[in-house]
Amino acid sequence: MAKILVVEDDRVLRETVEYNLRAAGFGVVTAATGDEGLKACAAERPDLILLDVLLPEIDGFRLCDEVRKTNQDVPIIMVTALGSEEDKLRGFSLGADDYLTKPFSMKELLARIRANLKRAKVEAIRESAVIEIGDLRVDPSRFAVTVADRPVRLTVKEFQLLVLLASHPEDVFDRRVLSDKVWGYDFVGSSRTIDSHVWKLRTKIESESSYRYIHTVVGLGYQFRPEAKHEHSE
Amino acid sequence: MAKILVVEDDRVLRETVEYNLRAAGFGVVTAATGDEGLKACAAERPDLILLDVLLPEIDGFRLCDEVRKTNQDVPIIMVTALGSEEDKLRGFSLGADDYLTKPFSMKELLARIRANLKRAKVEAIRESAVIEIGDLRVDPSRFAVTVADRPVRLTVKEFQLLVLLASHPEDVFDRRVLSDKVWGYDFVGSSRTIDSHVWKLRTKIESESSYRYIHTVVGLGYQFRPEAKHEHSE
DNA sequence: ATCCGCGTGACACGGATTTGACACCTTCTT
DNA sequence: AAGAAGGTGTCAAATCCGTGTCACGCGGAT
Repeated sequence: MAKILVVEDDRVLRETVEYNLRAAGFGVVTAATGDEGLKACAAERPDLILLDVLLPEIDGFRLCDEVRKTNQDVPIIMVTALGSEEDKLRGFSLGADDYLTKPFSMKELLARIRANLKRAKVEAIRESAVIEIGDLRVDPSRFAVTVADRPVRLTVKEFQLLVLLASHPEDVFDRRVLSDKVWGYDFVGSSRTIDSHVWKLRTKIESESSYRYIHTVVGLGYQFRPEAKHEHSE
Repeated sequence: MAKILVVEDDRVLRETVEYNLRAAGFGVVTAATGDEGLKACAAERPDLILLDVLLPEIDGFRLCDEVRKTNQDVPIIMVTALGSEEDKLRGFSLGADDYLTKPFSMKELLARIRANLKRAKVEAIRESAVIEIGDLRVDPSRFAVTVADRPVRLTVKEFQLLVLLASHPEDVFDRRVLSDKVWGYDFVGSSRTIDSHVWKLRTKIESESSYRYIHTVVGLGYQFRPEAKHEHSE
């Protein structure tokens, strides 16, 4: 299930939100200050950030800005006291994805969180541009993949896996992240499912290629990194 | 880059939107009232209009209506306070192309704008160019379709589907996009509806043709790609 | 009233997805 | 260094799901 970072200085509200999110099955990491929030974001790599505007040290806007510098994709929901229209605008222009006004109900909070998580999943795939790496070419809008100019037929899951990996070269994706992004946050299946798809994807794109693209990082997950195939003369 | 007219009375929101649109590379013209908006529309001939529903003098609905009298084609995105479903329907009936609910993120706004501009391009093609691919010929302005020089009778929905698909060969359209474009944004129906129409369209244009045009992309949607029937070269 | 286009549901088929079994490999332990 | 333990590659079999297909009912148009 998705991991959510809650950045909120008010202890009571923070714990209430945490309790409710956990009850709804989410993983929760909390931070009381902007500084902590920024660190937690880097360390925990949450799937979504719930961010209070009014924070000690670094305020929500700056935090939002900082986070966006290193992570373009994570959905951010800003929380503010009621009716501050200017804050709202400022937040949006800095890259928040959604906005929530205090007081809010847990029902609404959960609805917004789910909506934003869902959006993050599909958007990543459909919006991305053509990817060209090595002799591999991926055209998301046409659902087309070629290896050394030869078309390769992929299934939807294989395609989504490939786009996710290839659009973040060098990044290591663990199985949870892969299943969250490709299968959705509510997916519960054996890890063999992912391995199996990765294997099929490999056979399809690497057999005809002079590169190896998908690398296994044992104990962690998979990584996209083009590497010329060559006779191992070690 | 496209020119966008922003009609919005709230100064902060107007300037924020303007700033962000410019940052994204769009040309921007703004208007604070419905009157100004109408004049700006005539004078500047924007490629897209972002229109707040609540405006002094002339409200968004009337403005939308007025604009449509002189300019059938320009995409209009209506903006309203959250959750007013009635407004939404009213907006659509007056010719708005899309609807955005406050508060919205800049990310979402940009996505919608791009989507609508792209769609407008499809429309433009539809208005002007005759599509000739394989033994298929589509004359959008005359509502005429021939296969191997034989006229084919299509219904309106079938025709719209065909024009949409055929004017973007190779592009994969998912069911969501198809229903948005052909049926309208407020359409909520079973996916079988689309399948059913695609099937009928296929039987009509492919039975007499030596090509297969409409391909299924399992798990995603449909794609227009002329392919000679006998040879299976995939 | 009749016709025609549209939307929906039922059914079946085939490909996509998932699972499980086994072999192999990596890392840790002693 | 060697074995243990757990992670991963491999692939076939089983299952699931999406889609093709088409009949039927509704409602607006003629």
